[in-house]
Amino acid sequence: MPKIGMEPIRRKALTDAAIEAIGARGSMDVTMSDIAGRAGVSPALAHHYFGSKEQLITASVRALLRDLRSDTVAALKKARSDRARISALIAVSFSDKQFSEEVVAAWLAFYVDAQRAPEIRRLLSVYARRLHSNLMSGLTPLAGPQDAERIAEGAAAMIDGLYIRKALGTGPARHDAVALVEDHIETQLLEIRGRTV
Amino acid sequence: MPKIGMEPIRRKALTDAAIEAIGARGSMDVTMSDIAGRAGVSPALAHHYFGSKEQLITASVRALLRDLRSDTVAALKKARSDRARISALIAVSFSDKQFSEEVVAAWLAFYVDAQRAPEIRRLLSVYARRLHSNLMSGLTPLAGPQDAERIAEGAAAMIDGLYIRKALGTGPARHDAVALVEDHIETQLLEIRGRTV
DNA sequence: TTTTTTGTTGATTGATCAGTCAATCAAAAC
DNA sequence: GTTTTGATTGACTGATCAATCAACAAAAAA
Repeated sequence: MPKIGMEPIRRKALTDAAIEAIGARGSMDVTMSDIAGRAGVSPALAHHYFGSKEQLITASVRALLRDLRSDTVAALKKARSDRARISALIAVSFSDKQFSEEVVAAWLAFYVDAQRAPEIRRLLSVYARRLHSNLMSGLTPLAGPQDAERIAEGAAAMIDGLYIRKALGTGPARHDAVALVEDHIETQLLEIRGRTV
Repeated sequence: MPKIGMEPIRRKALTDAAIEAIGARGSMDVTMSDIAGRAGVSPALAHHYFGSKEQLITASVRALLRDLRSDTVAALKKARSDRARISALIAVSFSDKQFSEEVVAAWLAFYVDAQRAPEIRRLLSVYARRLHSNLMSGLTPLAGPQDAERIAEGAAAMIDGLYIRKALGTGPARHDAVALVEDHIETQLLEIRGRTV
């Protein structure tokens, strides 16, 4: 019973299913059948809409980034100070949605896939730069450009590292992860203020 | 010209080749042919000695960890104070050998594979615990158990994060990576001393 | 009503690869 | 000198999977 206007619905179902499948397996070795099955369609339809597995994967990465971006924008909008904006960035990174087993596993798989697929590498680099720039915009007024740079680099690396550890199952819980990054930033800011005064 | 006593030589050549191949591709999708070719033998011989691809991969992870461990032990032996031992751990993590493109890419690929293979997950967890415990043994005398725990968690996460960023090509250079982790630890220690005094 | 467009799939193809096996060759042991 | 043992491979098998294609069904357009 083909109704018209299915394309956007199928596309979304398929990218969602791809993230779900990759997150569940924890790696890219999921089949088109697997993904299509989760989306409730045949593998042939996935090829029909995306042309190739590669393009479906790329679209899925884009979807994941779009989702993170929209969460980030929403959180930043509510924050009323530079310091609050920094905390908002951290909170989003470790929100229940973004820091779930499934999403974290998918991220890690995409990082590995980036080694092979330039477009995915590009997309992930954009995310890294955006996080960095968001952190900088909160930190620069508080610490000056040089120190802000250093603190932001450290915080961003720490966030990524906590993601890896989450994926491996050896990391701290959500709440402690937030505390570690907050503490890093707070201690750095304290030390700068101490130095200045 | 079959000479006897080839087994250990072939095993090493094959695990080395596996790390090399996985590091070069940046993911686990390397074939037995690929690996065997780099080791200068036929794929059949790789199966002869390791039984399966899975076991060859596991042996390769073990080899990588053994190598890191031996570098770590050597570096720790030279360090003459708790503080120096901490710096030694950081220096090893970012040494030219361990922080090379190839080795970092292999690590990342193994992290993903750990999602699927319990034995690899176990091996990587051992590494994580060992790094943590090594950091703790240097930090506890300087900061007390509670603060040491927090500082070690943060430093370990930061190191892992810097590895990811190296793999993606967006990270800081070797020298700056060391500086970031050293700075994190030093600032934390400073703040504690300030608090105590 | 006929034609076109959109949605959809089953069946098939072609490539890739892990794993197997029988056979070969040379050294070592008897 | 005959036999055993370890090293080694080419050729093959079976499974998996991305991708293709021809076909069909229903809605929309003509």
